[in-house]
Amino acid sequence: MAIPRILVVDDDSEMRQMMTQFLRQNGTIALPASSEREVQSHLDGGRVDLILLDVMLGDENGLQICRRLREEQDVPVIMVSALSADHQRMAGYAVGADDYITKPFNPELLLARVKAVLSRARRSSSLVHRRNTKTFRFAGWTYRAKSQEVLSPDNIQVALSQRETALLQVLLANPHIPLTRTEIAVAFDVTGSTSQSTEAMGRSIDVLVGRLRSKIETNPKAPQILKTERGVGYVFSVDVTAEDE
Amino acid sequence: MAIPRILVVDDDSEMRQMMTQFLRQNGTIALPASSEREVQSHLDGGRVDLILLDVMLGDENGLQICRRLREEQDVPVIMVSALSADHQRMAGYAVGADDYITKPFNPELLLARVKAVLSRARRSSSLVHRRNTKTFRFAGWTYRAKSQEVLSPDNIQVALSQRETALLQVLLANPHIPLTRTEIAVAFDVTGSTSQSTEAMGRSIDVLVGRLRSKIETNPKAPQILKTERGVGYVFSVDVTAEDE
DNA sequence: GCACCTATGTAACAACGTGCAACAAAATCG
DNA sequence: CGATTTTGTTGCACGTTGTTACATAGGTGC
Repeated sequence: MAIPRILVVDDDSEMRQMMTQFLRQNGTIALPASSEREVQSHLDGGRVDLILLDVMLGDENGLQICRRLREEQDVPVIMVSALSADHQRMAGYAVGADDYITKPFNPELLLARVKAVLSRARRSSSLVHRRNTKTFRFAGWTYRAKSQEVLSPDNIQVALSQRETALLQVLLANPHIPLTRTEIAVAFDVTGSTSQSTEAMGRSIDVLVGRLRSKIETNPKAPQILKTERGVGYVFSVDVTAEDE
Repeated sequence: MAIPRILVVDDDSEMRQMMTQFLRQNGTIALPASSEREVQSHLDGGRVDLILLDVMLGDENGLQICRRLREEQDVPVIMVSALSADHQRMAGYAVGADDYITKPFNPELLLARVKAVLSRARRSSSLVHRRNTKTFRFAGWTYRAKSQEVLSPDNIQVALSQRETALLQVLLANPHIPLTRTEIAVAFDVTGSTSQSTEAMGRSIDVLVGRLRSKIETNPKAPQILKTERGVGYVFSVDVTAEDE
């Protein structure tokens, strides 16, 4: 592979500079950025192999950015944050981050984890790094991330609400992996800092699942796509492919 | 099958049991192991989606095992260790681990990181991944693993519950071999592991067997397929053939 | 044969998880 | 502002799973 290109996203200029400098001294191309807009322009402009993403970016939220990135493409993301509580870490993983590193960190260790993520991405390089993967297909259905529209196998357009779209995105990012209600809720509540108790969230996820099923399942009574894992949660149990627009 | 299979490698039986139990309670198949030999036999024997590998394994070294694994295969590895110094973590990443978790850890966080690694692996190789949707035939009956349905000799569809399906799968995997109630229970992971006396688990298996019989036996009073081995357990006493879909 | 004991079959029940309709609250839009 | 859509909550129905009590089958010793 060519020299890895790493996007360093942090609004603290000192931290940003330290990371870019260190990464450059260790054989990578480090590209600084401090806002989602800059991230997008880099993604549009050229190849990016990895994103180091700060969680607290001024008024922007790194977790939300990560979730949006996941919806569009498959570029590896390592969250970097001073928030070290377990539920905050879990929120990072829930939105699809590949790793979560807390500040302050040992630069050498950061480098090791960067290489680990790059290594895995490289080992399965066939489909990774595809740019502009904004259309998902599953079981004959099509989901266009940009317009947040769903097309049935008959090409009939189905409108999803915001919550239903968010649920579908989480599921599409984790096909064949059973997700607990808590994990789904955490992925939604990206602002974080919520409790992680199962009881506190009530049955809203169940109802939401039912609503999504009524729109995408041929027979909601016997779901083929979004299946229930009794005592655990729910699974998106069909294959998902991501394609270019 | 869609459920992720995770190999839990630790020589501390208590820790191993805790991890396997927790993973099983969260929708994965957890396979315990305590030595490199056992790891190899699992890798030879069936699909493994992820390995949780303790660093200190008696006289064996988890790092070396991980390195050897990397030379041969591409299975994701998460190192688990009480060694938390930076250079020890870096050693883990250096031998190709995908993540490095230090003991003691929050099980929920472990689960989040397990799923993060699984998610990336799945996304990267979605096409390589093939479902083994096998079809079993026995005594005129057909069992389709994917839909968890059985078709009677008359091609009448019969729906099985989760537990009944699990029982049938265990039986289909062990035709003509008498299984004790404990063995069946362990296969379900009713309790997590061994220490269950026959009395402690009650009669749930008996009742379950009865329920399955009522669905697949022509005359449940005189079972021809799922026979009782008095004082021992139960036997699936007809031949089984398995085909790929 | 009989009495006796133990293992198993199973109906009835309880505990629990989930689907869903109906309602309430909140957000959105004109 | 009211109208409409979306989202969360609640109660109930229903299926699944484990427990219990009792009936029955199989075995043993007499």
